[in-house]
Amino acid sequence: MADKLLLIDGSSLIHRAFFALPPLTNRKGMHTGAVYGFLRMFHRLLQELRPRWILVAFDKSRKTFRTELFADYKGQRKPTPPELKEQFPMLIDVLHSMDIAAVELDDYEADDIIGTMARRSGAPETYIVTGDRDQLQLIDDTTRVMYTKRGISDIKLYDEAAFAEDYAGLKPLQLIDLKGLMGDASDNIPGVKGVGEKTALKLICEYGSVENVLDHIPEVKGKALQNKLTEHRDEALLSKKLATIVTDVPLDIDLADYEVKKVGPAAREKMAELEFRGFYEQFADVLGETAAASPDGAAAAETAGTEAAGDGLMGSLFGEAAPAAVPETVATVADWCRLADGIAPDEKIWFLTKPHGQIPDLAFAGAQLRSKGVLYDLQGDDVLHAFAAWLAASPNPKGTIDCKETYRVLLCLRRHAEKPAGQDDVPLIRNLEDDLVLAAYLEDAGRSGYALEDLGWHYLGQERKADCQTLALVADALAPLLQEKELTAIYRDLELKLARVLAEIELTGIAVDKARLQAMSDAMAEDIAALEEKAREEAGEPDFNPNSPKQLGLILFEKLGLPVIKKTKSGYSTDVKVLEALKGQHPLVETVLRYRALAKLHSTYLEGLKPLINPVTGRIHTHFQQTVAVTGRLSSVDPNLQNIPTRTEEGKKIRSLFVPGEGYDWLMSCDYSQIELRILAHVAQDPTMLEAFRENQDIHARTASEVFGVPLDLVSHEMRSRAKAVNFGIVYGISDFGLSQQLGCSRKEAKEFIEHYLARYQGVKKYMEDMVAMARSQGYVSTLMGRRRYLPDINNRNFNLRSFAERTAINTPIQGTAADIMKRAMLKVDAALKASGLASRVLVQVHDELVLEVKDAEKDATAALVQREMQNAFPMEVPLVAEVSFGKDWAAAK
DNA sequence: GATTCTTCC
DNA sequence: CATATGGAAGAATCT
Repeated sequence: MADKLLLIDGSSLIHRAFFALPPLTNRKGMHTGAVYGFLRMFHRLLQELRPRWILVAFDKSRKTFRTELFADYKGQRKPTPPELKEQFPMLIDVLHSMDIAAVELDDYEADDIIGTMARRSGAPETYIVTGDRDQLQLIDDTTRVMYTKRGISDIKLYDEAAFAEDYAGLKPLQLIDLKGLMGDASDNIPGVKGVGEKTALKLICEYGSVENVLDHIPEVKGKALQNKLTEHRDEALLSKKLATIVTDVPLDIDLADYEVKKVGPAAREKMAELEFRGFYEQFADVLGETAAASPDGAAAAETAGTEAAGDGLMGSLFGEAAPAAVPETVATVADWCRLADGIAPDEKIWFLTKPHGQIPDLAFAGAQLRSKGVLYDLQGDDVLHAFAAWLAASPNPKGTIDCKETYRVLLCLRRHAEKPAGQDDVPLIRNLEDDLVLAAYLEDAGRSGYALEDLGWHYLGQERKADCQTLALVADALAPLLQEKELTAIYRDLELKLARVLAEIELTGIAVDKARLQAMSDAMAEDIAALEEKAREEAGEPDFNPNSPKQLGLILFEKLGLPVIKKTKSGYSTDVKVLEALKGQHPLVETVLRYRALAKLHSTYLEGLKPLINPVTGRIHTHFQQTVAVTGRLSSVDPNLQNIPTRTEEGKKIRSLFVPGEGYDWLMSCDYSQIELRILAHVAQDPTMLEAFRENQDIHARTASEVFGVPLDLVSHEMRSRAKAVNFGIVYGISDFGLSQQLGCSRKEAKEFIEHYLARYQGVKKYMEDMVAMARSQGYVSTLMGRRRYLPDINNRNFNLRSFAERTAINTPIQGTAADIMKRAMLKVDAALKASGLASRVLVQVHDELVLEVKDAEKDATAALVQREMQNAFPMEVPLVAEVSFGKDWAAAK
């Protein structure tokens, strides 16, 4: 492997670290969080890249040659907070203590130092780490940029190809031309006013550079655009200059001066001063250690092995000794074996797995183990494997924070390993007893976050201790609460078990036809561009952006004088309902409707999906969130596979991009028929509704027959669809007003409708009243399986809040029970599939539907199995019905 | 980061 | 007197 030069934008990284981490202080009250975050990141980079040379660049002051050129450059930036400012010298000290070059230069920014090194050092391979997109311009065939997308751990590695993909095929250096036109709000670079990202990209793609664009203004499409370019010519050229990184600053570029060295006593002392426990050892492990720095005891322990309790690694971790005294690093397999041996078999072990991006890519995956006040990283695949083996084998009770993440890493390891037969039966984590996130979610699903920080604060308040102790203390606080609320069963037998099933589903992913997706996207992009142009003409506004509700509102209601139908907080509403009502009054209305429909599909479901196709698997691996929806439902993100279009023709085309993967022939969908209304019949014990379901009648038709007082066979289409709206409305706790909107009838009519309904379904009426009463008296409602939802607003004096709580009281037991049933069904389907030896596997859950991929020979067996398990997931007084269908793609399997 | 609009069950 | 159907995620714009 070629020797690497690592260039770090110190200013950028420490900023990111500062805002990404909670404000830590050491005992002297110095803020150290940003330095800590920087070093954590730095350590990881050292491990990942093993660079031979390193330089960390900093901005020296606000004043640079750029502010000379343009006084307002970065003018809008807020001053650096003092808590961060004081950490700069601290960081530079630490870097010096490790003999790492930390460089700042008068008149130049960190960018320019990095640029100069990148271009002139002569290193065979250069890596730049920064949170500043400008530096992407430095990419070339030997230089890559690791861009910190969010916080400090979410990194995207850019080489020329990755850059081209994100920037419509441009060369990295053309970034400065792009900035020249579009400017940069974060640096206060003006660009050409009125030219945004899209226009700039178009122009640079076509003309190559700012200068060339300016030379060809008359050829550019659009009079308005031409004017803008002519008018802001100078700003464009200035902006380009501001955005250009200088590559010849006065700097020592001799690589020999940036060579990475072993760490020694100076670094040890500095880390101790800042109270970064165990950090020095971690750096020593990756950089090596000068002989003098290693205290005798530690050196001896390392070579001799540490058997005796009370000293060495084991003793330090689990004996009485303070964590600060831990002398060794744990980043070796041998240490982990010793660690595992040394734990008392009944001692509970808490650990967590860092979330990571691309599922099958373990490059950045790491497990951490927290115990007795110390947090240890486990890095390197063999360590991870040793850890995984230990998790599967050790009898110790275990606890996690977000076990789904851990399960996914473990599953990934197991899938990549040469696996002995029958390994699937071995649990991934033996005796997993607790997961803090799931426990806290069940205790109160209304919470916004489940980070350890939040949980500690909530359950321990002032008493909270160091992070690691917080884990066990929070668990101790939660256990009696779950007991008392009788949530233990749903916790251990439903959610905790489901997490593993979900991890498997996520790791499996679903295949997409990438070529067709691309083709569809390109075709739709053309249609959209045409509609956009048409909309501009119809509006008579060359700058009109149909994506902007604000602009659209002005044009429709002020310029064209169309009647205002609805208002939003800040102006005119332009949603579909409004536009539908305005149809025919102006051609623009229909153009915008059509534009919106296509733009939504294109941006969300075509372009949005593209980057989420995993390049290794060719599949989409969504993440099912188990602790987000208050009712107990799952949700799906990155991408959301639970709202893939289905209604319109174009929507179906998008759904058809999801196909069976290699080795499979069919997608199979199995969905519950009317599960919410069946649950309503059951919980309300409504005789009429129970009868309808027991006799497997068409429930909406039956409702129509009841409400309109006509025999079942005389129910018209119209009557049925109205009844359907009421059925749904009842489940949601509808009002007469809401129903009248839905049906397009008068409020009085809707009111009568509801009265008729409740007269025929008296059980339902009583159920609704009971749920509200129950919420009032006990403060919460629950599902059939005991999941709770608290409704603090049920007695609120604010009508809105109170009404909302009342509707929730009616809806949650129904929606939540449906969610519980589906979760049980997923466990049963998973177990039955594994027992059956079928290759079929679940790919997606969409609330009342499971999607599987199935081999041709296994169609019937799979259909029967899944249907059976779903229908038998939970016994009720009405049958649960699940319907199966197959297709060559997801649209066809419906 | 909030707001508006659209997608799903 | 005003209010006005449950649960989600995501893209784009604007502040």
